[in-house]
Amino acid sequence: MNRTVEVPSWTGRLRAAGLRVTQPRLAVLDVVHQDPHASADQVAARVRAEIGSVSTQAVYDTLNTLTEHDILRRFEPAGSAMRFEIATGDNHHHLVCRGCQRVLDVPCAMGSIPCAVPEDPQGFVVEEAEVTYWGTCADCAASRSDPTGEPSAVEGPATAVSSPVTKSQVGNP
Amino acid sequence: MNRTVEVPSWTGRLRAAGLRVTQPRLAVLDVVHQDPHASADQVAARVRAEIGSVSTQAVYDTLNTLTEHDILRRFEPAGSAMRFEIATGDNHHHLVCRGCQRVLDVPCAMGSIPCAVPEDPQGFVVEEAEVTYWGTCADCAASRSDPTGEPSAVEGPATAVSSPVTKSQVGNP
DNA sequence: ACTCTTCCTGGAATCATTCAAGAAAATGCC
DNA sequence: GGCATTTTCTTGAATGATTCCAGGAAGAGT
Repeated sequence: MNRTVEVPSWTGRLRAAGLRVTQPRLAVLDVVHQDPHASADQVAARVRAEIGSVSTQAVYDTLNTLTEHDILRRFEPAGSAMRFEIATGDNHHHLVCRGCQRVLDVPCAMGSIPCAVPEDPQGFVVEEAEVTYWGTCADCAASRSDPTGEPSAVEGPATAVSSPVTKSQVGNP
Repeated sequence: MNRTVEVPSWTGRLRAAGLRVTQPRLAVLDVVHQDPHASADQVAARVRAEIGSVSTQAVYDTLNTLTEHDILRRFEPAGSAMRFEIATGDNHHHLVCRGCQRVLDVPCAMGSIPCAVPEDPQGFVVEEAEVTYWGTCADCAASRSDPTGEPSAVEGPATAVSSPVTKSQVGNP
């Protein structure tokens, strides 16, 4: 994937959703597009770097509005803050690293939405199946088994539950 | 309430995990056993009703300790607080109602853990697959389509994303 | 250009969760 | 059964993500 990523028509998508085209919104879309799975804080920081200054509320409001209009997709791995990505319509899922909180996209094997339906939903109407894979990313696995490498925020054997992730530990700088 | 619910050997499980047997811990286990998917707040309230008084921290500490020792299982649907259930070892998943936040258990169709593995994990070691089904429970569906029935905490058409669930709305009174 | 809707700013509130230090209780040994 | 040790509970406060409120500013269409 080279960086010929010509910016999709954010303006068009906003207009199509009946939303006004504002600089903060364009900047938010741009940031989320370049840096998927970003938290609200990270988005705010990068938007500020891009267009000077925005209030935190503007960012939250924008993120919520765009999410409501299906331009963004929001998800929230347990123990971390909300994260956002461009809503592409594909039904992909997320791999979350217990070591560094990194998130990777994985395409849904089934394709249909919801991609997996329980057998006896007891009258429940299932609209969406959200799958989160928990594990260890390649980097963290390497730095754990290789004592020469610095263990990056990883200290224990990382059992299925022994990860006391604090609400505030939201990934990278 | 008759107390025919003969207590499973909490004492045994605690001892087996090398934990001390204390009244708050027994009470927490009892409450979570009787009322699965309870939030920390709810657990605290019910524990207080049972043994008089416990500090909120004791509850949180207990819940965390028991979770770390695989006696409890913790999960956290996006937009709501942590919820707890007894760790039974079966790999079941959760149906979450967008209307009333109710949680239902559904057995895992696959059986194995992790029950679904992505095709190309890119070096990622998957330890666990967590599936959350989002939808509408029977009650909420009924009260929505039937205008005579009281809409129970439901007001909108509840699209896939248009549910601005506040962090504080954690289910039932 | 003008008006009106919509959005952004700034400050403050809220709620869940955690941290810190001392008091109380449970366990194991004698 | 009593006592020392270790673990756990209490009290009080901090943190951090997210949202609410009210007023002012900037877009869009006419």
